Amino acid sequence: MSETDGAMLVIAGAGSGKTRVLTYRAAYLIHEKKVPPESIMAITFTNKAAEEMRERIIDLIGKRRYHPWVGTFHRTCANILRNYGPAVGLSDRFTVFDDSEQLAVIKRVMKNNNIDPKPYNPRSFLHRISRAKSHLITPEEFEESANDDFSKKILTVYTQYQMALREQNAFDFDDLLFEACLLLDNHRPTREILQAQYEHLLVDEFQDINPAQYRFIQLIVNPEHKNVFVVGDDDQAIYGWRYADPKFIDKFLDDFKPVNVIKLEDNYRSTDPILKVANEIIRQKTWGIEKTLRTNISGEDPPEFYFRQSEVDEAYFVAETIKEYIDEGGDYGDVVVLYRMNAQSRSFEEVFGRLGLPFQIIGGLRFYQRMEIKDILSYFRILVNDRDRPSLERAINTPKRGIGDKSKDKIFEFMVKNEFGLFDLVENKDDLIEKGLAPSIAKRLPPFLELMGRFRDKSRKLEHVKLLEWIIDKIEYEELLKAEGTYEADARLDNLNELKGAFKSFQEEYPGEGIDRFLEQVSLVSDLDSYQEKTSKITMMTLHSAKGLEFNVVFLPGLEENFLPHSRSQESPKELDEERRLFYVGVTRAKRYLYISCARNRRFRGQSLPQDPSRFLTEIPRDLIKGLEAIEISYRKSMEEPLSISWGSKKKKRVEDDWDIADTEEMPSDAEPIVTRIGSRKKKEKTQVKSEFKVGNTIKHPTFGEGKIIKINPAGGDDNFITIRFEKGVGIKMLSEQKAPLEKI
DNA sequence: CCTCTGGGTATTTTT
DNA sequence: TACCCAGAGG
Repeated sequence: MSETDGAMLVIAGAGSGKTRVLTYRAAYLIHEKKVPPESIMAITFTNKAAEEMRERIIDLIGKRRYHPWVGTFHRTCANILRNYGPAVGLSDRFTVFDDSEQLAVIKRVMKNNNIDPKPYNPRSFLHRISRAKSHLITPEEFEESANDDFSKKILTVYTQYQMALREQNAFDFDDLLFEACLLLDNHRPTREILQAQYEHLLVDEFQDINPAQYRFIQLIVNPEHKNVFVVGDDDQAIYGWRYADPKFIDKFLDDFKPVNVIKLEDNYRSTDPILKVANEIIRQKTWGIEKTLRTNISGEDPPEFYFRQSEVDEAYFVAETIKEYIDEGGDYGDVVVLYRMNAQSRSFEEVFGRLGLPFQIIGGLRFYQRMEIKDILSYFRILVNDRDRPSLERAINTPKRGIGDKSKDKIFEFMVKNEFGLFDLVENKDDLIEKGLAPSIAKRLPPFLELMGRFRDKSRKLEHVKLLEWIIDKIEYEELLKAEGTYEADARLDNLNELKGAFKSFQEEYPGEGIDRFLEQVSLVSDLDSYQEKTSKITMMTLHSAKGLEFNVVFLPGLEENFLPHSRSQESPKELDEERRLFYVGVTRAKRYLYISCARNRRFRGQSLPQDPSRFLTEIPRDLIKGLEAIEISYRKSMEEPLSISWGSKKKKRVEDDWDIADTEEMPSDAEPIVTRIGSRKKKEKTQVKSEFKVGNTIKHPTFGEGKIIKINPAGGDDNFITIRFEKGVGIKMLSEQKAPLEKI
């Protein structure tokens, strides 16, 4: 018996070097215990974390012929299903449906069953189904507890939703876990192969594990040796909404006993004043493992609190503070702005854009979710799985081939009845009418079928990039976009080029690997994975995405009731606790400087509403955060003036608020996150002021690059709005002459 | 079949 | 604000 045998749990406080613990464990097993690298499986939640762990392990053990398997739960399960599924008759060419595709299936099923989407929100069905699947509850098992009317409806939808997915040879995210568990559970040979192969299992972020994931761990760990090493921090559990439950920590202690438990409370990241605040936040928790973080890093800079008039003012405060940091020699890459919701990035995007601060946004709309990318990839997805309905629906009428919703429904009906995939249609294209397809449709289908036939032939000869170019060319997709002539279309063209780049690097990295691997990679990546650590840009992301990262300077704006804690989480103490942990996660990202702020009024969904500072701030002793007394003043004010009286409307508007008056005929799109969005308020009369620039001048902007001035008009005061057409997909922007750092060239 | 418009409404977080 | 969807009209 050695010290690496058996189960081990590491409770690793924020900043205590969790990743380090895992990577060193792997390296130790390989170096000292002579465990073959390929006998180790390490599981994380994000691809980003997996990538980082893989790199760090390689740094420690050097490049070898075999490496440990490092992957997310989802990717690991997908891999197992592809490799071992065929043994039990599952196809290895399944498609993974994303959120929007799942929703489309749900909506269709609801329609077929005459369930009105008005009173019954399709999302709530999806949510309930996902909950069932995450608890490994099959439709049959669900039936037993479906007593009330609503549950019965869910049962119907769940049952047919699963049937629809299977018909299309598709899995959703939850299926990957569920099906992998079923496979391991029901197919002993597979289970034994995997249990024998992976002598050691390492699991990261154990506090965020859901029942299916826990079951997966139980199934993959060799029951004799129980070599499982898990690392987590119950104080950073923030995925309850995905059915994660930190109480699995307790279950783990029981199921795998004896478990060796280690608690890490030394923080190597933050200064003492920051950690004091963090400890104070977590002290409020009602359950969990007690711990108090300690650090040796002293610091004279306490966290600071700022209270601003509006979300725009708040963004200006952040921008100014960042500028000071840069002036003192800091780097933009050290700075992060963390918010609760993606929508909160707006004010920062606009203000940073105006002031010329470089930034990158993580999250929001993802690259592979974009229309143009999905359009093109749908052709490839059909190649892998010709029953993938969402892809068929897209491809069949992109470009327009005169086949609308009605026709599509008929075609799919026909396909399902004959158990046809698309390539069966291709093979039978001459006698579709005989087989019962409406002639009006059968007549319009051949060009598409011929194209797909040729596409499949080409796919056997051409390398990936060439094949991509071939299909884009054949469907004249770029011409289509060019003809549009909008800036949005320009951005889409850029994205296509980026896609070509992605194909190319895949081809180089995995020569000889089929396109299905690429597609799988694509379907399982999140936007966080594209986060670039090394760029010299301010990073903006949600608190959820920030877990596991650290920054020298952290801004936590919007610390207000209904934002943090979020309005949807105020009902139960459990959810409230999770919000508090989110705050904790935010605070503990900071190494040296931490700025917390609130706005008195915040514009959200088109209207500005008065805000109250977050209750979490009232829980912190005032002397731990500089300027925190300001919240007292706020509460006094709201006593005098009931909250229903809006501040915003009566007050004189700030100049900045008027900046988004648009009078350009061409509006930039919001396709690129970096784009400044322009509002739609009516133009007001302003007097002309002299400008340093002329229409036609070429200028340079640090964020947007070079551009040509196409319009100058007064902004009131002594400022002008300069409308500039920037190069390459940045599009047209209207900037303030006074504030924007424009340089004539 | 396709495109445009206006009304209604609200995902918070992500694999 | 921004998206989705139904309905109208070409």
